[in-house]
Amino acid sequence: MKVTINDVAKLAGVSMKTVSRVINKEPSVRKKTYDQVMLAVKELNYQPNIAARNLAGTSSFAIGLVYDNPNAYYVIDMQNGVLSRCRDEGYELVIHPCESNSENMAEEFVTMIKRSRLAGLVLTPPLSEQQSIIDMLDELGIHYVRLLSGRAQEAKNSANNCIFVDDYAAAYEITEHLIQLGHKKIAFVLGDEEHKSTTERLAGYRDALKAHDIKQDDTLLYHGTYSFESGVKGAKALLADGNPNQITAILGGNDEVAAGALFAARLMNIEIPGQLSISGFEDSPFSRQTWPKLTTAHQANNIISEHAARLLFSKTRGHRKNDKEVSHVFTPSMVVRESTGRITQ
Amino acid sequence: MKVTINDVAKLAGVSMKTVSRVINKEPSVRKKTYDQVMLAVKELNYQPNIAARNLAGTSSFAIGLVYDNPNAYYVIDMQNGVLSRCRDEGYELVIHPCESNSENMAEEFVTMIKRSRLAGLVLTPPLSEQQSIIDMLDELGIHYVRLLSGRAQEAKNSANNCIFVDDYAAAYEITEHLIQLGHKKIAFVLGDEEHKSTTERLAGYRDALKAHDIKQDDTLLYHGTYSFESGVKGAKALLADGNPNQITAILGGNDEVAAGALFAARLMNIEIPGQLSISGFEDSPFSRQTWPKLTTAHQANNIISEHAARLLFSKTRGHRKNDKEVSHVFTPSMVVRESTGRITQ
DNA sequence: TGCCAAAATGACAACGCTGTCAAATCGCTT
DNA sequence: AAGCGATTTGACAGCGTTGTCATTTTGGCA
Repeated sequence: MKVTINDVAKLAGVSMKTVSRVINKEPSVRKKTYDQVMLAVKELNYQPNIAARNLAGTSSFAIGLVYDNPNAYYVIDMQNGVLSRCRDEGYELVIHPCESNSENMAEEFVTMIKRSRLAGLVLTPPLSEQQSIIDMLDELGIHYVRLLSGRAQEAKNSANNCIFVDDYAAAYEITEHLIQLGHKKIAFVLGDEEHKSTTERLAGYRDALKAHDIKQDDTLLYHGTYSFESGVKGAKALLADGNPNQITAILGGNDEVAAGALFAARLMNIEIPGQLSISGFEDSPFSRQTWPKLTTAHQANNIISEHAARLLFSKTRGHRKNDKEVSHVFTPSMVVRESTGRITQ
Repeated sequence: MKVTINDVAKLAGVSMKTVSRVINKEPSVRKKTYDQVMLAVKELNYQPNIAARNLAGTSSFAIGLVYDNPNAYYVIDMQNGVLSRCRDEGYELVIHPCESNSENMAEEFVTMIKRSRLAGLVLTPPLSEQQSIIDMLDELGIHYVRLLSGRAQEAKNSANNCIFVDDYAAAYEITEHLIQLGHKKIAFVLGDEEHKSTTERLAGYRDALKAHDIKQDDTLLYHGTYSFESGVKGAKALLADGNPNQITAILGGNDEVAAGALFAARLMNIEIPGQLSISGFEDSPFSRQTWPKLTTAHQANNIISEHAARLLFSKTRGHRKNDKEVSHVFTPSMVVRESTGRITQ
């Protein structure tokens, strides 16, 4: 009934250990032996027993995905990307939502890692940016890959365990798009201050303005959080009292913020995009579910996270053959929809 | 360094096996022995090794959560609910997104179950409604709990492995709410036909109309899917050509559909709720992110899924002491926001 | 051909727990 | 106090892999 490594060994006419070597893609197995074993594996439809591997091996066949993100779409994309890689590799995925500001986060964190003896971790922002976590993991000698906001240049010099999303470039592109539509008073409802994506997007915005000789005006900046509510508040504040700054466009820190800004604009009877252009970031599903649909920057989170997992595996199992090199920088590309346009009124 | 069951046994002055009994909450351990062991467990901060338990035991210490649902908020809630229970019980959670209409779904499904020797499964709609899956699981002798749409009455007679969400009651309540606001021409943009929640919500709607002597009119029904786009299409169809049916209210099959209907109404310059009331179901976060915010029926998915997990555990480990009885029916409660009201124009 | 280091393979003992079944203990009853 | 069934505990053998280390085989070179 249940096929074990012994059955395969017998059929292939080799030892148990050699089968183990083959399924773990260890080097130093002769091609002929390898084929023999693989044949037997196929014939018996052998599936290694995870529990046994976990028990016997140095680390378990599971990786963790750690997140502290209220954006469900983002999280699901991350999960699916990592999961698809895990399935291919025969690993399990342990999801670990947590609250980065909670008292016992670090503790829970370590408990989880040790309990499951995870082979590695994929860290998503903002946890990937927390130095204390990185230090802890380094100290514990745990493999991890970080998803970070950062530019291509930075990526080249960085450690080999980071995947970058070039939010700077995305913000630059969107800002330029707005400028080309004739906007000069472009406001920005920023996300959480401590998130690096916020800093990066702000920098991209600033550089785009500078490149087009538009004066920076910090009163056009609203420091908020990555939430719908913050978008509402920010837009209200920026557009208050008859829009003293004559703002004609608002960048939302992400799609949720942009949706919030849209909401606020509606409340104030402002036409979008006739009187005001609004754009988001990330191209999450609900950027297509606002009215009008949001111009945004597409960020393929499932692909990004799959690459993160790929990178993690390549580090985890150093002896493995033929791992393709993975790209470490992803640049979101702008998606122009109906929420941005020229001023018509 | 690493604390094993042997260390605990030695410290407590009992055998390894007795410690095993204690941590597995098996009956027939004397109170005194139990306390002794627990003391040692605490003192050493002993954490059973999952891999070893998985290997040695009959089934693994992991349960699966299976879903095929495009609604990220729903899925995340489900995950978090189940996960919190898993943490308490020392189980791992294996998430299994899948496509119920895909060719090899069943196959993948079984592979996953066997590979991980899962202790049980939590099935969410629509997979929980697929008889072929249920049959397969029964045949394989796998424990599972189903999350279903159904009424209190039904729950009483059902097998003990179902958790019901009373969509009928929710739809009844919302419909009655609309009726009390003076609406008589209430349309319904239904979700996927094959989902039981669709049938149930429709039944609740119908009975509410009947109870208030309002004539049923099937031209007020739009058969769609649970998606934003379907909401848009449905509302457009229902309200086309100057709204021949004089519809004054639309029930969206869920919040997404309702948001879509809202979107369509905006495109047609229809005032909400002045000219048209719209309501959703589920109270997902973006029912608060539309303009105006949606009246809907709150459904505490994280709590529901936690109960599902609790029920599953109580079935899995039959010998466990003092399991509280769990309620098997959840009735969503209406949340009145700004998208419903009396006709003013 | 013979020799040797390097490469490939194998034997066997863990890994840390649970299941089985036998042994010890308990709490009654007589 | 002895006897008995029921309850509680323990000894020990797996569970299916991987790690370690010993052994065999290979291929290059003298």
